[in-house]
Amino acid sequence: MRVSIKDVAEAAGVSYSTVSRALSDSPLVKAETKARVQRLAQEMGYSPDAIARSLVTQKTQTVGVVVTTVTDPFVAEVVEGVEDTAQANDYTVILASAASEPARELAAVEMLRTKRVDSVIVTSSRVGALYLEHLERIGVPVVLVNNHNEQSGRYTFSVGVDNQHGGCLATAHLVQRGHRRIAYVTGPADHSDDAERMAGYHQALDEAGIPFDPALVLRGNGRLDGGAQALCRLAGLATPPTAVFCYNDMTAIGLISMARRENLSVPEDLAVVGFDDIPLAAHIYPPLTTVAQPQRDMGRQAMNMALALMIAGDDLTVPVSDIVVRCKLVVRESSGVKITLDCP
Amino acid sequence: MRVSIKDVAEAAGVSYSTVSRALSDSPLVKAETKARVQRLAQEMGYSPDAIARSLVTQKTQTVGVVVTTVTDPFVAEVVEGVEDTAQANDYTVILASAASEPARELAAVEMLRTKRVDSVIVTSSRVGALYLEHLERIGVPVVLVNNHNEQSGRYTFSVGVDNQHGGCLATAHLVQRGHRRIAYVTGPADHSDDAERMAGYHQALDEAGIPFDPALVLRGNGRLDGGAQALCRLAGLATPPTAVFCYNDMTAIGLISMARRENLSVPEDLAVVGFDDIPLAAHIYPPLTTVAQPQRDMGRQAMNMALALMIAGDDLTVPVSDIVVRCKLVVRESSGVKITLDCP
DNA sequence: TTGTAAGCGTTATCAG
DNA sequence: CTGATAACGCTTACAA
Repeated sequence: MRVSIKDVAEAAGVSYSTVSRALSDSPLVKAETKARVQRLAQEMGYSPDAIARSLVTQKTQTVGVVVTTVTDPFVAEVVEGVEDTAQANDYTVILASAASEPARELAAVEMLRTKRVDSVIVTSSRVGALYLEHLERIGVPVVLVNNHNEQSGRYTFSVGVDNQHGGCLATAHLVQRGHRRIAYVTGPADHSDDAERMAGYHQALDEAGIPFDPALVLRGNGRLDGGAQALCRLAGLATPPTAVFCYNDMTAIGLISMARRENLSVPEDLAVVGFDDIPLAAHIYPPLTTVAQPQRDMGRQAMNMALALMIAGDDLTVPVSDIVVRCKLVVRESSGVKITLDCP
Repeated sequence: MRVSIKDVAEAAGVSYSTVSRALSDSPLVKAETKARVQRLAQEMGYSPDAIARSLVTQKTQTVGVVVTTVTDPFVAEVVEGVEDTAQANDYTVILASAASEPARELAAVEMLRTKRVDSVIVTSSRVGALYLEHLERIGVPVVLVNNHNEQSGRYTFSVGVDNQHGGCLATAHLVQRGHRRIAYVTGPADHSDDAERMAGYHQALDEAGIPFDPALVLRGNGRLDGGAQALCRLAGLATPPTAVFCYNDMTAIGLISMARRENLSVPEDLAVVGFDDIPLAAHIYPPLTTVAQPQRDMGRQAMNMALALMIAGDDLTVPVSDIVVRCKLVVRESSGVKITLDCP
């Protein structure tokens, strides 16, 4: 049997409310008894029961994190950032992967509701289109990461980069390097960040006076295989592009890998730009030019925002607003720029 | 205010125990009332409170997953596997990253205990050396992934590959390709899997009659930067190796990337073999020869084992034993074998 | 088939 | 400063 607060009370010869106070270091208890109780609890191997505590406090000190998959390095970094600051603030993370399957995503949200999480953080999914109302119904603050927050609700906020700006940066870079036929490989369907990045692509083309060619937009899925398949389709085009901007780094890496098999060299035959700047981006060959997002920091900020919202509670006067973090272009060799570096 | 079982009871004009039964689809309640109650609960937006439920059932339907970092693709895959089968069995995952810091790892375990998880799964950390006893004290089944399980305790089991065999496979492959000076780059300190892989390295050298040279063992950390640094040290050696076996793929990728900066070509100047076969391994350049572990499946098996242990409870007659899954060498170009493939 | 009541381990509100 | 006692929302004997 587990030792409860009652057992400690008995052993210490005090009432269990005193034990409760002593353990929560309440000033309402004599220093001496406090010390004795604490020592005793320690000795007896007492461990507080968060379940029981939550039932009365109506707080679980828990946040739910919904992701498509932790297998995507971008997501992993964000989750790590969330976990990091959650831990530092005595919160616990419940992880739910939804594998981009609407049904699982819905189920995950329902489960988080049942588990009474104090807040929910959602990373790049099509939540907006799909189940924002479900989320809001659970009645706790929701923070969206890289998800457009249309109806900035009473409790729903977002942190993300300016995706359109990023997409524009990437595409303009390729334009500047002399490319005219530039392709875009999309991410998974219905993700708002994908739409925004593509809008940036459009914008850059417009600004350069390059007509938009729908044949140059290829559907990917945000994963390696999506990029690889896109390359095959690209390579089969009558007049293939000389450059390609990819929804994210994983797509770009898959695409580059397949290009090699197809005997296309990057960047000579095809310049490639990604998005995210996952840690690996600098380490593949050729090193990937990409739009960097401060992934881990975004996770931290999301958690901090959740924290702020939870503290604010029903107090609507607390000012919280969506956070837009800076993204920037990181130029490496995949877009044609040669770089040499020495061993540090 | 949230709608509770009592509210539904009132609305339905029945006692709340009846509602409880109806919602858990108990056969002890008339079909008609059951249907009515369920519909009503639905309409009123009732959502069961897992906290309250757990308090009485003494089960949380939750597993704690302790990792070094989800940022390592190997770990991410394992976690995904765990999450996957957890979800399929109505369990929820609490994630705790410990960043290889003993203090955080300890804190994580304590937190999982407080949160009353029904089981704990630990992925590649130095748990064995560090706090196995802490884990056992929490009194729930523990499953170790790729962690040597010395004192296969009453409740502690493991799933993993035969690391020594894998290390041997990798090294023997390099020997077979004619290498005599083969280096090993270690993982983080005190990880049992690292020690075992290195033992395999030793074994293969022995079997080939190659004397072991301690100068060829370099300390890494299981991450990109560790591999990169190792390369720099290797390159500085009087007689550098012609091949290197790395603790894991991330190390290998970091090392290869730095080799390129140093104008060493892989595999011509230096053959490289990794361990894990993370999804990216096939997509980098040169494609990485590595020892493949069925990562996601290992996660699934770990969760299934936890499930079995939880069901077994105190029934010691249920036979559970450590699981060793097969690992195999996947030969790609980084160790010198040219491969050509077409677009599928 | 349904209702009553006890209890899960805490915190919190009163009195003393 | 300390001790009863009432919740918290639910499951589950035990009665009816």
